Amino acid sequence: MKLKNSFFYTLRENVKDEDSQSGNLLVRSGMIKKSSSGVYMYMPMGYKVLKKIEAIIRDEMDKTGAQELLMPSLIPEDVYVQSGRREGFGHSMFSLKDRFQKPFVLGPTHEELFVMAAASKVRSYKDFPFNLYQFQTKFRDEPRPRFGLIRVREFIMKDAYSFDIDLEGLDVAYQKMFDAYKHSFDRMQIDYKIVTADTGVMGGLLSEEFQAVTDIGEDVLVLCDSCDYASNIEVAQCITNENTKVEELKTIERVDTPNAKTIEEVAKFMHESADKFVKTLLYKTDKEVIAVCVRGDAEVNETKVRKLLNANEIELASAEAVIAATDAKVGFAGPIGLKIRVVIDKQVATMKNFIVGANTTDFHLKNVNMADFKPAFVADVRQIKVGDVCPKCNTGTVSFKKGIEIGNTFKLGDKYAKALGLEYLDANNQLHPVVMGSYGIGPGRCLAALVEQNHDDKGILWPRDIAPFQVAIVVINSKVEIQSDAAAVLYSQLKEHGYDVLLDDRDERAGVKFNDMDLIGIPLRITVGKTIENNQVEIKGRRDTEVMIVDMNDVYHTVREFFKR
RNA sequence: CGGGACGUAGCACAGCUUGGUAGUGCACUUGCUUCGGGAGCAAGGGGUCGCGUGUUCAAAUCACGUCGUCCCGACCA
Repeated sequence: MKLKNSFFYTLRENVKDEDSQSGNLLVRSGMIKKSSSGVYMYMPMGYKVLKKIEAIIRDEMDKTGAQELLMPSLIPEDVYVQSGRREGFGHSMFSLKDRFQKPFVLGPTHEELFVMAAASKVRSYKDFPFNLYQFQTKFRDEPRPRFGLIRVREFIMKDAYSFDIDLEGLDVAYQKMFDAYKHSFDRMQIDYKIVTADTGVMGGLLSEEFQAVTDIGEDVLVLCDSCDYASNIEVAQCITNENTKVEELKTIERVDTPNAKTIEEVAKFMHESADKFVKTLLYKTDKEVIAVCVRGDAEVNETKVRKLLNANEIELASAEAVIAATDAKVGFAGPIGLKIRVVIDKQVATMKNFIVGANTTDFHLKNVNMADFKPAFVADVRQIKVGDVCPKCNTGTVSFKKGIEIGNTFKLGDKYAKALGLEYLDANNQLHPVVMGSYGIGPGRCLAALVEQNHDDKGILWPRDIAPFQVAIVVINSKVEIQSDAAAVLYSQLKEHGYDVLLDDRDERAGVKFNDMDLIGIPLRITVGKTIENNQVEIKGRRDTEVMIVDMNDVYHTVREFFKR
């Protein structure tokens, strides 16, 4: 592409309404523009990058034998009511009505429609397996869009759905997708981790997330320093190795602890360390108010509690609800004598002679033991911490990294087939529900994550296969014929060899062109200037500081070598 | 949804306290000079001051409302 007369612009300053480096660099480089909160335009250069990412994913998908199709975004609301997900999505689904007042939604994900599509074909076990995918716009009304393209309300997703007759078939299909995802992200040169995750609103048997590692990531990844354990913190299990051999004291002691509400305050007041305490937190789910007890120095993992209770929603109970359940002010809840059900963390079950709230304002109880109350559940409900022992190898310790979810794979099982009646006949003429998997990648998030991971103070550093152009030819003075002629020769030559080449033939000063090419992150720059009088040009990698002086006749060779390394 | 901040030219901002002519830098147009890391000088073009209502002789400026954007939290594939 020749830059003169093409739609291209850059901004010299950051914009104020972008809160991430990737968002700002993408806006400044003229690749995207915000149209409203969490909704972006892709400008030609940005769209070119997006298409390169899509091309890699499409190539890997096609290699697995999956078939591409295209679904609508506008979907009758009833489809989600039937699958039972209308409620689950709640306000995050954009909904609207047609002129006859019939309710529609803008699809946030497409399991339901793919089930309907599959139903057109599926009759017999002989119809399997197959895998369908699309690149299509999704709509999710996020409460708080942020970080440029990371958390948006309208975005393109590559979503794929596998259909099999049984779990063994699903395992095969899943592995194929899993490998295709790894190949895709490897080709994009994203720094990523694969972690096990919560299945959330998707439901099903297994969820694994592909997480791009960056500081602005919204997910916490738990990684082991000695084995390959990797998990989203939401579902990271905690091992309880405590082995207390202390004698249980039989008498509970009531202690006056005026105004000491937090563990920190009570611990200080009683001169005991936090791990001698059990803290009791009250949660409100869509079903009940429930108490959750963890050791004083631990935190509750709400995802674990929600899954344990099979609830859809969970939040900390209001002060009124706490007072109603405990007959005490907030800060004095304990497991003894509560009217509501109690969940005890496994770690607490190993403790002896601990201290709990007395369910009486300003009082705590000492020397409490498990025998003193009846929990509804004893389960792993605490949050893993940095330095905890690895739940997989039980020898290493875990550390945290932040990640952006760029892909997610789900073993759905027969949940959707059952809800929507997708069945097939087996060889014995028996009906069975179809077994499904679903697999998503956010190309826009990949793009943003790549910028987060690859930039410097001058701009973006695109990986070779993602860059909008691989080579930029900068003509120092396009009015000098010998320069523009030489640039034109190189331009055609490199294009003939299959390179994506940008010719900066604008009537701008050299500094402007250099800065723009650095900003938009073209991996290799060829400068045609004064040295052309000696039949030489300059070649410089975006990440390099050294400039190579190369004879015109050796340019192609040098470019080829550069992209080999 | 709770708390907070901000809406003035394409971008970044000043002006608002104390009401009276709408400004600066970048970007844009023209001319001259300059020309290898975001040029200089000169002359220009571009703004319903987010929107509405009110107060006032007079509102970018004061009051109320509303919409939008951003931040913290809640929420979230």
